[in-house]
Amino acid sequence: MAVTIKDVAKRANVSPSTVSRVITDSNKISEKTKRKVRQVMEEMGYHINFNARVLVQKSTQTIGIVMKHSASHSLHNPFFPEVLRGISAFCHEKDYSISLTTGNSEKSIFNEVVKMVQGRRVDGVIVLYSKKDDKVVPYLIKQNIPFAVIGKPLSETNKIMYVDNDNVQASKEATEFLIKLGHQRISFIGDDPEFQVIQDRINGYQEALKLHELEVTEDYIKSFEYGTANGKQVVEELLSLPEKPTAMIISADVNALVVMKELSKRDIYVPKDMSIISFNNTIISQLSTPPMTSIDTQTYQLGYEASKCVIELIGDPEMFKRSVIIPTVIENRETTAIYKGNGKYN
Amino acid sequence: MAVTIKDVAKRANVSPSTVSRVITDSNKISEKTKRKVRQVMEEMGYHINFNARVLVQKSTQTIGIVMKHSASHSLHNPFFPEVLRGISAFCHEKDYSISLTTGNSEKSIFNEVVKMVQGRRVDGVIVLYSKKDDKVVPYLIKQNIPFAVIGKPLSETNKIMYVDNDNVQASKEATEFLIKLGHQRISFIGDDPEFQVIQDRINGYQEALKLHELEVTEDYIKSFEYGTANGKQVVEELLSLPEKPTAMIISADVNALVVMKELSKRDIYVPKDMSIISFNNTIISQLSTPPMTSIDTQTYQLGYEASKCVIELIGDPEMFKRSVIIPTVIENRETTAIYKGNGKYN
DNA sequence: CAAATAAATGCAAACGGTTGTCTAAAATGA
DNA sequence: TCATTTTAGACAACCGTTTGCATTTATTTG
Repeated sequence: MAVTIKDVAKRANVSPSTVSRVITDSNKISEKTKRKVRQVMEEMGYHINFNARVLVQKSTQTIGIVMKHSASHSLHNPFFPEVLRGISAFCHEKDYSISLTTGNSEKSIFNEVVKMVQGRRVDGVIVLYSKKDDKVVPYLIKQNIPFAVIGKPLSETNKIMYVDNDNVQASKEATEFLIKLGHQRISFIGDDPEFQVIQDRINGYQEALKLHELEVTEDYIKSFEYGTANGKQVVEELLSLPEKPTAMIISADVNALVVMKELSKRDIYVPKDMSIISFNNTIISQLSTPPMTSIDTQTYQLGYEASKCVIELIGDPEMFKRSVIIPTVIENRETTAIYKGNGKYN
Repeated sequence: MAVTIKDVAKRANVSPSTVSRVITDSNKISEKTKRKVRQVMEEMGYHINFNARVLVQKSTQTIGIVMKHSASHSLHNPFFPEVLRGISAFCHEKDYSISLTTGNSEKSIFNEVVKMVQGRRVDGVIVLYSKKDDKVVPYLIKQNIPFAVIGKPLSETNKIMYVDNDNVQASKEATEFLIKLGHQRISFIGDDPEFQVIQDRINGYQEALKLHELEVTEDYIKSFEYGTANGKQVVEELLSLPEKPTAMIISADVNALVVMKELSKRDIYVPKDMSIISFNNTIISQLSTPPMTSIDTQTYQLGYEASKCVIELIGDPEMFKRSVIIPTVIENRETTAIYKGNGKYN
């Protein structure tokens, strides 16, 4: 059996409470006693039992991370590692641990969140998405547990801490970027449209079109989820339109890669025939050929700030529920070009 | 305060122990009582306090994941999400939680492992790498905690459960694949050579060369870590060799992408001028242009099997320490071609 | 129908810490 | 020197479960 505080106490001829206070370096204990106890701890190889401490202190120093349903989707998307890196960095600074949900359906994830929260396994939660009809966030509100969401919540935004980009603005800027290059037929390709981030980007896209008095065509707005075969279909649909788009805004750079692949199969060259702006600026956009013009959403920072939010909130549950907007910046690479105006690429 | 077992007991007019037994659905409790107690639990919104249970049962149903030093490296590599997905899948099946290390130096990771293990926060551990002079594995052995490593341990392999590809073999096959295409000057580019996986692959590579009576040239063996600027340098070094390589085996497909980019800058075409085989077959190799011939290491399976190992080991600490080898398969795509023999590509 | 057996529940001691309160000893001051 | 304050540490209750054992209640059996 592992050595406990009592064993140490006995050997050091002090009471367990004294040992406990030595551990927390309480100033009620003399230096002399501390030294003695510490030495005994060392000798016996004592290490605190975390669970026992948690039980009384009611603080686990752990935050739970809730992924989108389908761990597989979430994990495939290079967004995930990057946001995790940010979360992880701040957690490490503050000596917090990270606990991950593992479920692969919306329901099983929800159950895991309940287990995390009610089972008091975590002090706070970060939700990595914002989605219509999501049950996790309402649940967290009801449980009154500190949490932050990455993405813009759909309601009660004043009660919720969130970290997000200004996706409307970012998408608007991307669209205008293309418009300024002379493009008039711009398509928007999202991934799962249930997520708020996609809605925002569609809004920004449409705003820009309207602002520049371009027609908003529903046919130009498409979606496909990573990993599905839909990428091909989407491209086909767009190319069979009478007025084919000459530029695309694609909501994730993995998806952009898929699209570029489909285009190249059809001898449509990027950026000569088609301009593309992707979102996220992950490693993929840097290394693709041609390297993509991409909106850097600063995913790492998103994660970092989110964990900062929750951890601060854990420290002071009554704190003002601020939200933070992480600026985006267009990384101009080689998938965008001036529209030459012949409009015929095949 | 949250509702406890005692509150439920009081309200249901039973003893706490009865409630506890209802929770575990013990057959010592009558159906009638169970129904009554369950209803009260429902009414009061009872949920078990996990930490209290852990304290007495000494089982956390959590496994800890140890990443390479530098979370950033680990997370950037698409290997990580994929292996995590596999781990996560099995953990979910068995109702285990996942706890992640967050440290970014070898030392801080080690400390976190100690905290996890001695603090009894995890029942078992998965180490995502095997590395020379690593202190984590020896520590885990000493602590006698169930663990598995992904990769081949450097010593005491009989005492350690591990899950790995046969990297020697895989690399040998890759090399022979290229040899059969007529290549004679084949370069091997690894990432961090401290990791056993790279050593194994180098060995396999050299074995194949020897088998086919090709010269083993140290100059052809290079390494660079993802994210560093070294990719460029490595390519330059190889190209400035008097006998330039005509094919490359690259130990991670992100790295292959970097190399391909550098080659294309120098107007060296893949596969016409240079054949490339990468390792891992992540999404990157599928979507790159041209799509890469890649060794599928079945990363997901690696993770899945590893968690299976630990979880079984947790169930029976005395079990036979088997190891599992996940087969690899060459995914033949478009970065490899027959060597034309003129040997001049620039 | 009483005795024996089986089934259902309660009691109380853990698990390994923390923490408020109390006491003895040391330090201070008059 | 003695009363008073301060300091260091001990005591014991508690955190929310689980679990071996004792006890009560129900059931079976001779």
